[in-house]
Parts: sequence; C-alpha cells; structure tokens
Amino acid sequence: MASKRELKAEITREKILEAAADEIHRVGFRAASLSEILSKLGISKGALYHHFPDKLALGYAVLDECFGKRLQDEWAHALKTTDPLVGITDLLTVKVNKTCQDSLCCGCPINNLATEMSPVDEGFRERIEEVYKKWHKQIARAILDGQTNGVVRNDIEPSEVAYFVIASIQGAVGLAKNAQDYGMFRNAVRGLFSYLEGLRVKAA
Amino acid sequence: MASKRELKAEITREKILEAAADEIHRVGFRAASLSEILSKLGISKGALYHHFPDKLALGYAVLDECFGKRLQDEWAHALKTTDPLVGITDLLTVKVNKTCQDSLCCGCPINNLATEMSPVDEGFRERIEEVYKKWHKQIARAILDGQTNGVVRNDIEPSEVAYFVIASIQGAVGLAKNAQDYGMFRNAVRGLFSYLEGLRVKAA
DNA sequence: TTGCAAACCGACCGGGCGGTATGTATACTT
DNA sequence: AAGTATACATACCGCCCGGTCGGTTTGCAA
Repeated sequence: MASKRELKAEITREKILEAAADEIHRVGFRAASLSEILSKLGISKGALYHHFPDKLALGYAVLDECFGKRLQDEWAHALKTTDPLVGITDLLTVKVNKTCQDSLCCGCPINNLATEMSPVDEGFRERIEEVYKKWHKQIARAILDGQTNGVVRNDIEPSEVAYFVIASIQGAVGLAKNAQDYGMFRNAVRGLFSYLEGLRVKAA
Repeated sequence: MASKRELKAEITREKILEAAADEIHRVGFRAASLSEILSKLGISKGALYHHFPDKLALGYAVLDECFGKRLQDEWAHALKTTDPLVGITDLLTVKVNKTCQDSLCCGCPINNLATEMSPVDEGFRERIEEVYKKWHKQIARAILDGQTNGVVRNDIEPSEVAYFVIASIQGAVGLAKNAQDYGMFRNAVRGLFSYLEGLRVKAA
C-alpha cells in the first residue's frame, strides 16, 4: 500500500477537506456551496463524489477531522501544566493577542455548526456533543489535578467549572464575532479571568 | 385612519411576522422558506410581498419587532429590583424551570441570527449589535445601581461584568441547545450563579 | 352608485443547488 | 503487453428557492 496513486488520492481528499472546512467556517454548512469549493480548488465534482458519498458525509468529516481535532490538540497542549488556571488564561490571552482577523469574523467553527445544525440534524448533533464531552473532560480533569496539586480550591466542583468555562468562552467568541471586534472578546473574557482567579487557593 | 381595512392588513402583517419568527427561530434565516411560512398561514406570496419588499426586510423586521423586543422587555422586567444579582439569578432560574422544550431545542433566536448572519450581512450585524448594546446597558446600569445601593462590590466594573454575564448566558444556551437538554443549561449556569454571588458585598 | 386604490391572489421565471450517469486517463496487476 | 480498477472529468437533471407580474377582490371616498 501507500502506492503513488493512493498517495495522490489522499492529498486530493485532504485538499477537499480543508477547502470545505474554510467554506463551512465562513458561511455555514447549509450555505456552503460544493461548486464554490470545487472551483476554488480547480477540481471537478467527480473527484469530490469519489471521496465522499454526499455533502453530509463531507460535513461530518470536516467536523471530525478538522474542527474537532484542532480544538482538542489546542487544549491538550494548553492544559499540560500544573496550574490549569494559568493554562486556560494563557491560551485565551494568546488567542486575544493573535488578532487573527479571519478566525475572528467567523467565530468558533464548532459553535457555528452547533448553532446551525444541532436542531436539524442528529448526526451533527451527536458528533458535536462528542467534541464537547472531550473538551469538558479535558478541562474538568485539569481542574481536578489543580485541586490535587493544591492550586485550586477544594470547595468547587470541577465538572461544573468546566461547563461554565466552556459556555463563557463560546459566548465571548460569539459576542466578538457579532461585534466584528476582538476587543469585545477581551471585554467578555476579562470576567472569566477574574472568575478563574477566584478559584485559586488563597495564599495562607 | 384605523379603518377596517387598515386593521385587517395590520393583522396580516403581524401574522406573517410571527410565522416568520417561528420559522427563522427553528431553521435559521437563510434556510427559512417563504413558501413554507405562507403555506402554514394559508396566505399567498402576493400578501407577503405587499407588506415586505423582500426576504431580507422581513428578516430585519422579525429581528427588531419580535426577537429584540422580547429580550428587552424580559430583562427590563427582571432588573426592576434593588438587587440585580437576585434579579438576574431569578430570571435564569425561571428560564430553567420553564423547561420550554421548544425554545430549548432552538436556542436564543438572537444568538442564532448573530452566529449565522453577522459575518455575511452587515444589516443583520448592525441590528443585532444594537440589541446587544441595549441589553448590555440594562445590565451594566443595574449593576451600577446595585453598587450605589450597597449590594454589589465597588471594586468591579459594571460594564465588564455585564459583558461577561451576556457571554455566559449565550454560551450556556448554546450548550443546552446542542445537548438538547436543559439540564445542560443548569450545569453551565450554575457557575454563573456562584460568580454573581462573588460580586456581592460581604456581610460585615 | 361609482371610481379607485389598497390588499391580496397565484401562475410563472431564472438560477443555483445537490446529486448522477457516463466517459476517460492512468497507475497497478498479472 | 494486456487488462482492470482507481481516480478523476464533464455534461446533465430535477428540485426548490426568492422574486415578479398581471389579475381580482374589497373597503372607502366622493
């Protein structure tokens, strides 16, 4: 295996995946036009339908292999620290300062898909729920470790905190997206920072 | 004025508005089908295009006259109290206990529109921003009053808190929508409650 | 009573969409 | 060298959408 032909085919598949991810991120899943994606890549419809049975399958693949993967990797890296409060804060600070205008104006792709597709397609809903569950697990685990390490207060519940952190971040991204201004993200996330600081064990 | 004819026309307009609001809330603006709305009402396309120049104008009207108005009224009522922290908490508690399955599965209509339309239509974006600004102003003002009344700590900034509250709520609604489970809203909003409690002036 | 405009009807249109059927070139097998 | 399946290309289809336009009803003014 891994023949010359298979290799080229795999490249094509990934190009389609990336282009589809961009398009879906920009205009949403239903409004994403396959023709648009193909013309940008300069390939044909036959190629797409050779690699994916239909648009829905392409959407699922984008969600699993692109959006979900990115999120998980990002947070896995951010939480590789003894102080989860600092880890979360740092990750968000980096995101603020990156000022990536592109990703700003389009918001979080997973949140976008959740908002658009969860009520109308169970397949999307289930997959997004899986992504959120993993995310939640990562954060809750990090908070728990923080408690073990004596960094985080013991009178809070990691799971509850994790849910709240996720909700706050998604909400903040949404506000920034609508305002088309990452300063808005700063505004909204500042409250999260002070909340997180409140979770820290007070110096004796 | 207020003739029999004008009255009937106004009723038609509002019926269209409500039906459109339902449809947009359920499937989003772009996926909302005018034919679907009309067939549900049992009226014709001519009627719709008599009252609204095009689909976009209908969408704007729904946003301004339905969604925006509802939100503002709701919060104006909730914040008519000397203790804004209790006011906010109570409103959210009511929302949780209402267990309105319909509005659950479709999320916040304004957040939905913001997610879908803000990056692709400036008109929607501006109107949604106006709604958010008013909302933010309401909350920030209530927090400020709370400080004046000695209920809320003085070392926090009302505007920052207001942004964070809005973000948290929208994020929590989004999580619940995706999970199709209002228990998730409880989970996510519980953190907000403890945050709000942290803003209260400690009993001396 | 009559004229008229507001309110509404419904058939129709072009366009873009997702999806399919058929054709073709090329790498791999034997 | 021949045959074959893979990896594409291209032309085409039916559907449904937003939007238009001529016609029809109806309340009201004169």
